Amino acid sequence: MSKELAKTYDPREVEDRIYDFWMQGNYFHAEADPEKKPYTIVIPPPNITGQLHMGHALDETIQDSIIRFRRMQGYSALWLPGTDHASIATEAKIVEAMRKEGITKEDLGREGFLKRAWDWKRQYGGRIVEQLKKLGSSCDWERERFTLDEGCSRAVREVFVNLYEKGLIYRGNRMVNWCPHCNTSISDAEVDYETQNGHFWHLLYPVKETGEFLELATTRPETMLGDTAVAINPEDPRYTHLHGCHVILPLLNKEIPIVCDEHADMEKGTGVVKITPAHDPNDYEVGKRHDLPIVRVFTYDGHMTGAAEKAAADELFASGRAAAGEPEVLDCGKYAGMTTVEARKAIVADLEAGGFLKSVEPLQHEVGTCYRCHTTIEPMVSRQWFVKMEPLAGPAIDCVRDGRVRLIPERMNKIYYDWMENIRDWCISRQLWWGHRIPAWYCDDCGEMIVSKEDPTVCPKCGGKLHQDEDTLDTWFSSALWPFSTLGWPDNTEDLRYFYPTDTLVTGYDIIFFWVARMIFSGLEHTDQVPFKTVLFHGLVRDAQGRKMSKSLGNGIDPLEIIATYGADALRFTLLTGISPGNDTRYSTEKTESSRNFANKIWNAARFILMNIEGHDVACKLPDTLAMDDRWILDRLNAVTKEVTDNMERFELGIAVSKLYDFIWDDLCDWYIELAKVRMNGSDEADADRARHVLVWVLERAMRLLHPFMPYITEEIWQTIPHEGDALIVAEYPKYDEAMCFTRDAAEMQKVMDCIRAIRARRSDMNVPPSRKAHVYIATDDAAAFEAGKSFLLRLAYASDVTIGEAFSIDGAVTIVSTGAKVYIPMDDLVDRAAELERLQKELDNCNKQLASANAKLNNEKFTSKAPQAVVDGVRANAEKLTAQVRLIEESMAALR
RNA sequence: GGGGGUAUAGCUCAGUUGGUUAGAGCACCUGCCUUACAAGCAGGGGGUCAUAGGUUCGAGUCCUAUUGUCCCCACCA
Repeated sequence: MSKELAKTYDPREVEDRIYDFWMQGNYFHAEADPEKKPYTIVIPPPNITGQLHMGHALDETIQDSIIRFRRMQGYSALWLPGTDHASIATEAKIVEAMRKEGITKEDLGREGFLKRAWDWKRQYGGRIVEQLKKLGSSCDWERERFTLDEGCSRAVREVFVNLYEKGLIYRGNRMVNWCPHCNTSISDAEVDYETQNGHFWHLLYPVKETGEFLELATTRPETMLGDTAVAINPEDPRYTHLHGCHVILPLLNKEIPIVCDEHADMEKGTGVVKITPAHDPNDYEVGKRHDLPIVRVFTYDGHMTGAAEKAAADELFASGRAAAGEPEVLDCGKYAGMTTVEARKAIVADLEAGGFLKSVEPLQHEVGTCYRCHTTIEPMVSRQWFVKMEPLAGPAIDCVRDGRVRLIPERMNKIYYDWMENIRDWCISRQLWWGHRIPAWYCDDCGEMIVSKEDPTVCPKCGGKLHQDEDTLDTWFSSALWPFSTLGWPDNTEDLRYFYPTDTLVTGYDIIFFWVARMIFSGLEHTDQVPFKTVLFHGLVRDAQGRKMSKSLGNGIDPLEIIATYGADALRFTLLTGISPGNDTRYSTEKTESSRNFANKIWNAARFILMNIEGHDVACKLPDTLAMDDRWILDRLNAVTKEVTDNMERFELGIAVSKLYDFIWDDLCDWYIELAKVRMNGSDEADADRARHVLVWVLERAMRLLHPFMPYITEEIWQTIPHEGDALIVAEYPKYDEAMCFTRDAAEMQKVMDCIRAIRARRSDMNVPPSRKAHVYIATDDAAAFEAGKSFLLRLAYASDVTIGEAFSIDGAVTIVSTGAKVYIPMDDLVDRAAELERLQKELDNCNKQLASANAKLNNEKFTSKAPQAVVDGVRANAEKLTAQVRLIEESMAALR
């Protein structure tokens, strides 16, 4: 802070400088320190293709607030940063860029493509990291990791081979979700279901033996070329005569069996269903049960198969190298080469022409789409690598059940259990190049497969030439290892021993399955420990209308622009205000303006205090003697310290920040500073000096309390005011202190404050300007408190003079009743007696109502016997206070009459 | 089809294990350029806490049902 302070806080002038200061001081760095307890958070690694959005901003703000809080509490607090290689997203981005240049992946070859990808990563991969810094993130940048770096890759290789050797990874032909656009298989978790408008085509298949037509319905007529059966329910009385019969598949004139299978639901439609084992997950299962041929009619890039595909498949079968479950391929003849969309039209037209189409009806249904590109998923039988999930799921369920991993909010447990208990094997191979290549090799001569941590050179069985599996692993396979691969695993490093298991994982509920669940079973399986003790889920950041922020809607707000306009502290405070675990939050610029105003308020409070200590020797230390108002603010500070700390321990950040807001704005600025002004302008220099010390002391602690949430402005102010230590970021977080409880003084001060408020309210009602001072008479049995607060009444209640006594009898005065006092202000000429009586009557009614409710409770034996003593005492005290007020009001009314 | 969130002031939301008169920000009204801050100060209006039952001495808070709304999961042809 410069000597001449601007009236408004300018974050642009402060933030980069402070961030550099922290970096220079190496304050973000954490070491394994036996003197301290560890506290570890690993960042959910953003994609290298990513741009900082509000979701990141919220996620990082929460993490940074927690890690700063723990760092100040004296933990060796590590926030480990890094990025994710994001196989599909990155590869798609690079392929798209290449397409614009007119080149394909195949033109470059694997090596050339990967070189390009790494170049891209070097150029743009750090962008998101620089953006994180703008938020004030106190990550240990020395430890920045990347899911495709050497260490992570070694961990991936280790895990893959271990799982394979335990029989938990296998390769085989299975039904998988295929994205024809990304040209790869994806896992079940990567399929998004979207409601789409489609059609129900009712087809007629002739029965060979009886000549009748069987009606069945399909949403995907183009798959009919791959039908290898129709199914009926064995119990279905309508079709008992068809058991063992066949239908003639239209267009192909091919005979296929009618099979009995419980998959055919008698309640649905005609109870007849066509079976396409190669292109439908249910039909695939039916096919397995009845040993039906699997006939593939689609290519992997979304076209109908033709002669070439059929020849390749036939050759594979002829060579005897076809793996178990390898599908046959059909030459679709006139449809070959068409896209599936074109083929649908052509096939429906031909079916209609042949009299095989009974009717078409519109239909809304859920269609699986790729979560990356939203292309409709094609279920395909394909040879892929899988993780066998069932043995891994059990321990992963147990550790949440027994509390070793705690999910916040708790309702996430149920979602987690449901998923884990119904989990299916995880398809981990991807037909992509950007990623961890599967460590499996095949012998060109004998067909032997080798899975190995080290790259083999020749076939160990026959010495033949080897080629490596072409596929790479699901991105989430490497991120599942993130909490330990980043700390040096598989080596038993000092960091791993010290910082692992990590403490808290902070992430959105949208990736509970993709990431959180997989980290849990991976951690347990490979490290024998849970990867983290607590998972704090936050919600989505929506726009002001509650819609998801998205590119297509164009309603996204760029956090970097907000930071540039309002400052990072204002953005952080906005994002934290009002959040609660697992619940979505709405972002609006108005909220940020309010946060910016708060920053400015703090700035000006600091400016005021600095101006007032200039020329005085003020250290950050409490004076020996404390006035009533000092004790009040210290009591409040102490209480808020306890509450905020408790809230942080319970991950209630939204509550913590609002308490600090209230304390700083209302208690410190609106009250204590105003009270201190009176003292500093007074003639008692010793008292003025005490007020200065308390101001500095309270501000210094307030800055410490607020620092985790608004790091920049608090550090900037803290550096300028008297303090001990080098940097706020490593100053001790304030602790609750018994010695700072001043309950009695605080209550006395509250009486004075209530009195001031009451006088101000009455004056305001009567439109008396502050310039018009008035003599104030206070009748009270607590003269000491009001005597101590006399100077405050003079200034803050616009009193020309204050007279304190036990009782007064003043004719024609305005009477005001407040806590423990009755106030008279002789302003006879200003008072409308009738209006005043009316007002008093209203107040009397209100008091009586409350008194009645309180008395009802106290007269209720059940209440007094069952309710906690503190509550009963509270009600009793309140009743006494109300009784006194009722009496005072009645006296006032009598006097006016 | 199954599961869950949520419903509180005009708007956006808090409300911690049930406990005295339900709060904040923004918006609105009135008065203030009080030498930290008009991005401010003081005062004020505005809520049958979605609806109906229930548990309890006591319910915004717990239970049940209903309605609205949002989301997740699921192979329905």
